[in-house]
Amino acid sequence: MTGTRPLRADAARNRDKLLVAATQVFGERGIDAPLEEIARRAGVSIGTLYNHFPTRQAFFDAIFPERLAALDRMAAQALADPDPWNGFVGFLHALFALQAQDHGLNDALARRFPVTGEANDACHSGLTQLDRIIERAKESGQLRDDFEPQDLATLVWAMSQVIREAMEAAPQAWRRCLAFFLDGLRAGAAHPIAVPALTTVQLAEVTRASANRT
Amino acid sequence: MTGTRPLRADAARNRDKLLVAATQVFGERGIDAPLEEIARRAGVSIGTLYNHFPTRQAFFDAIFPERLAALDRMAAQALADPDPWNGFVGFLHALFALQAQDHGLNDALARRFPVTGEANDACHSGLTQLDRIIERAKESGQLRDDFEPQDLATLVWAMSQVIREAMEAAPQAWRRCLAFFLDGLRAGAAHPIAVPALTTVQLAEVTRASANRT
DNA sequence: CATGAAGCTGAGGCTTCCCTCGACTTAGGT
DNA sequence: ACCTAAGTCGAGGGAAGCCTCAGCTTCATG
Repeated sequence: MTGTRPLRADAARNRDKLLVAATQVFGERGIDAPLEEIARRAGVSIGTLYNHFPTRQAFFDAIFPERLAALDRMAAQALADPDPWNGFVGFLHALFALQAQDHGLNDALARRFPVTGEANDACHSGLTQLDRIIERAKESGQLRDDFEPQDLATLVWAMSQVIREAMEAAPQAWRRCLAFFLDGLRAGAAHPIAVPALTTVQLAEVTRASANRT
Repeated sequence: MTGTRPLRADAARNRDKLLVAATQVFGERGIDAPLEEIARRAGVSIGTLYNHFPTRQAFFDAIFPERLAALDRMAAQALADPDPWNGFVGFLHALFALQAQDHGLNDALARRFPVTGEANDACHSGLTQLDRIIERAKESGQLRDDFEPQDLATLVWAMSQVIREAMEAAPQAWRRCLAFFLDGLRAGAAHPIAVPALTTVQLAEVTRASANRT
């Protein structure tokens, strides 16, 4: 399986240049940035780009896992916090700060949260821990009881748009929006909600629909 | 100024067919739907489409004002409610329900809120009343004091993405997300927020940037 | 340093959408 | 009935992206 020959030196160099360029370009222009711009910025022809990364998804698989691995660390940190609410809030701040730094990641999470493909593996343990973070915050009586892990998906969608719109003119705006939202998540603030959380099936459907739209 | 000759009968008919088709197509496929699809669905050539509506914006100017005029009515209703909080919440529900019915309107508000162009006039009084709705809810001690009218813009951005993503699989999902948010807007739930609201200048910048992106 | 495999190149075909313009058709007045 | 201004048509040129492939360059191994 892993019987792939090692890359020739120049090819390895080009691959690296492409990854650097792709990270920049997706970061600046979002997930739909033209591949030709990546090739141009890497100083490489479009053909070479396709040699190394036959599809757009191939780039994502090479770039995002590294980014998302940070979520694992953030999740661990959150669980280590003696104050479960603090941990929960800290995790969310870290997550959205990550999105705010990178148009591409922001797009990716907006459209494909929960994450699919290679990237899934990268942050899988982070997301599993997430359930625990939420559970812990509920048990401590700080997070409202009717908040479900699936509700985090809608929060990610919501914040992604605030981040996208305000990124240039007011890069901190999302923090204020999140603060309002978080105040609504405190146990003390809770009022009954008629609409149930998304089922995991619905969530999967949304993700699939979103991916097709791409 | 209004010295434009009345349209010939067949031309008027075509214009109507185009408006009907445009309303449908933008509603289903969003604000970036291909104009050629509109022409096709109207049973009219692309040339005729451009005769009547030389730009995409011309369609918006013809379609959205009518829609947004509903906001006026909604705002009046909100102000008439004896319970200011109820009025405020009712207005928001009506606004987002409107967005949830129409991909095009949802896109338009997500990218250009506050609204620009002709559409501005249509809902101008609605938006002026909005300040009053917020003011009233604050005075009654139900809406938290630090909520500013500009914060509504970020809420619209946020909800627009939730609506867009979940529209097919869970058309009601936005209601749950909004409920969490609203619980955070109640005076009793308020915790101090470090980040100030957007200035009106920033808001204008965002809108301009968004429009350029189109 | 010769040679074959590995890799690079970019012109060009394809698609989708935009928008224009000259040739045609028709409504509606006389 | 006829005429003409008003309106319609759709081929086609243009831009932006995607992706391929035949021919060329370069690495690295003996």
